[in-house]
Amino acid sequence: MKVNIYDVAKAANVSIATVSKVINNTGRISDKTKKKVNDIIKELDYKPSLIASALMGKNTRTIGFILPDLANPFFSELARYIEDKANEYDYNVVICSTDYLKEKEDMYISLLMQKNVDGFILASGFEHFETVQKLMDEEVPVVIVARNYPEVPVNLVAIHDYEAGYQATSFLIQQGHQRISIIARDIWSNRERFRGYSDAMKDHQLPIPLEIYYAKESTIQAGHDSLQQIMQESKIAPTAIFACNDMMAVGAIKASQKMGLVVPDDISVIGFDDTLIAQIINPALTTIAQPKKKIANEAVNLLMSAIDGDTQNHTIILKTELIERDSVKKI
Amino acid sequence: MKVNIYDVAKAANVSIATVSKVINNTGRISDKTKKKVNDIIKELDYKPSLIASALMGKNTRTIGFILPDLANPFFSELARYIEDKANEYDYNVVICSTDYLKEKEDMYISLLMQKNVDGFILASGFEHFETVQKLMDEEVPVVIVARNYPEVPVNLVAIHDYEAGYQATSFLIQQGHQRISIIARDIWSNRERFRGYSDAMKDHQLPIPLEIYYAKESTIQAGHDSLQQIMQESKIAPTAIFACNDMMAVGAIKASQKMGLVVPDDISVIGFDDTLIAQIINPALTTIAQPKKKIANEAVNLLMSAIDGDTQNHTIILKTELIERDSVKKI
DNA sequence: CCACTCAAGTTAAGCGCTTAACCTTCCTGC
DNA sequence: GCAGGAAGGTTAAGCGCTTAACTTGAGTGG
Repeated sequence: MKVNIYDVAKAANVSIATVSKVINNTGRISDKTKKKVNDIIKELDYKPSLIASALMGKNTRTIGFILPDLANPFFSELARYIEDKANEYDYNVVICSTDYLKEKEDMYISLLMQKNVDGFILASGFEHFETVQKLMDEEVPVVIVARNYPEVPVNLVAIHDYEAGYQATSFLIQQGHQRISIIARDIWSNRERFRGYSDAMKDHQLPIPLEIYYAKESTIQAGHDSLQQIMQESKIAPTAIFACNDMMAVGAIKASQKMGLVVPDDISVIGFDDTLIAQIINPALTTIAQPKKKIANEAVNLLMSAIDGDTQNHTIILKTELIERDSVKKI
Repeated sequence: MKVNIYDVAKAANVSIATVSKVINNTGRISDKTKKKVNDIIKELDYKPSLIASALMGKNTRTIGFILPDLANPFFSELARYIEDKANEYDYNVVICSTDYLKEKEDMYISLLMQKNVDGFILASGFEHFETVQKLMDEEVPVVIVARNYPEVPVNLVAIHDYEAGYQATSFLIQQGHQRISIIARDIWSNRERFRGYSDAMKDHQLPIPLEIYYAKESTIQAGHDSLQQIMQESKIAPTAIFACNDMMAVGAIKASQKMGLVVPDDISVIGFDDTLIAQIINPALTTIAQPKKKIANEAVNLLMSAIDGDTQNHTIILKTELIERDSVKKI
């Protein structure tokens, strides 16, 4: 059977309270006793049950990371950074993919609450803020990542999606493009990027070619299909595409190539996120980089101080960076 | 404060035992009482503490998935499938990246044991079987994935790496290649693939160009560097490369292109895993596909039956499939 | 020499559940 | 009319910890 605190206490000839105190380094215990107990612990290879101590109200040292899709490189890269940072605090992270489905968001959160996770990092859509609000009402530490709720006070680390959208579009305009289409999905961040795109176009007196066309997903396939649709519906084909993530950008490039267009000579494409795949696709993808590692670090730090009792809400907005590669041409 | 089983019992005018029984659907409770209790539960929005019930020896409904690197597409895709399948059983998965470091493997396993996870899926290297053995000695449900321990009885779902290596190499040979180099990393699966490669070469009386050169990592960069090294050290350049994963294959392609070689005309490349990136790289990567979804499903199923008390060890070897795309040329 | 302080433990309650054992009713059959 | 059993609960112990409150004994000052 597994060794518990009683076994240790018995072997060391002390009470379980003493053992508990030496483990947690609390209370007053003589060095001699401490050593004795620690020796026994090592000898018996005793590992305190975190379940039992969680039941006493201590931390479970586990956080939940709710994201849209772990198979999406942006999120898996982010998850890896979060995992590493959390690990510095001796935390584990349980990862839950929601596919942006409210029901999954709710289900996972509810389940993890039952498991007494110490806090959440939320990177899913949460179009219905009520779910998040409920968490906060119950004073569960939460930090939101990869989206913003300008109206509500929450812990949040994000980029400025509007500005990044503006930045991407302005860059395209600077490169001489005038007919620029956007490929986006109907989620908050993409809507903001779209706003940035729209304003940049307006500010330069350029027409927005099409009604907003939102992709169903943020996949390569969705980007591919979107480009085809754009090309079909445009009287005059765009010379540049702003895709709201790298996956869709890749899809757009693939679709272009299939149509016999060469990127960037016939059509330029800019992506978003700067995931692994931006360097794999040919031509290498010009894209707006999100500082994933920094986002992860800040998010975990924020969460940890919330867990430690900081009840203030902090908002951290990080800078994006335009990474120029080969998918955009000056015309 | 959070509502507990006593609150429910009081509100329903029954004992906590009764409440527990209706929740777990055990014991004998009249339909009337059941309904009454269930109504109260809904009304109070009561969610039983899984921590408390775990302390009573019930399942935590959490499994640990230990893998080398979540940011690696092969593993993030696999993780997503595992997560989904586990979710069908109402399980969460905590994901731990080890970078193939024994110390991290041990640390994570030990930590998760303290948290009473119900079982493990192990996809890290575990060159030192003792860690796994210790788990099994303590009768913790374990299933190993993505590698094989032919000598020991364990739950295991894997592919036949040796045969897959043989298959990849034979394919290259069929396509007319004779000077074939391999890019591999010093981990079990790659060593097996290497064995397959070697035997295929021998069986066709072809020389193995170089001493085994093991890449330091399984990254694009490592593949890139390996190709350069191969080219430098070869008196006669190979016409084909077998890279033991898609990432390294991409690196090899990138390096080739940088050297002015065109793939597949000047040099053919075959990868392994069939991750997302195989379809992104240009030319599209011919590769050996691992049935990731099937691996995930089988692994979770196996683990669940082990958790349910099945003490028999099962070995499931799944078939790989050669996916022909455009990175290998018949010469 | 006594009152007091303080160091170093111990005792015991309790966290929120599960479950074996027990207790009432009430029904059934002979 | 009553043993026997089943139906529908309740009681209470215990899972492995933490911690407030208490005990004990040694040291200290006046």
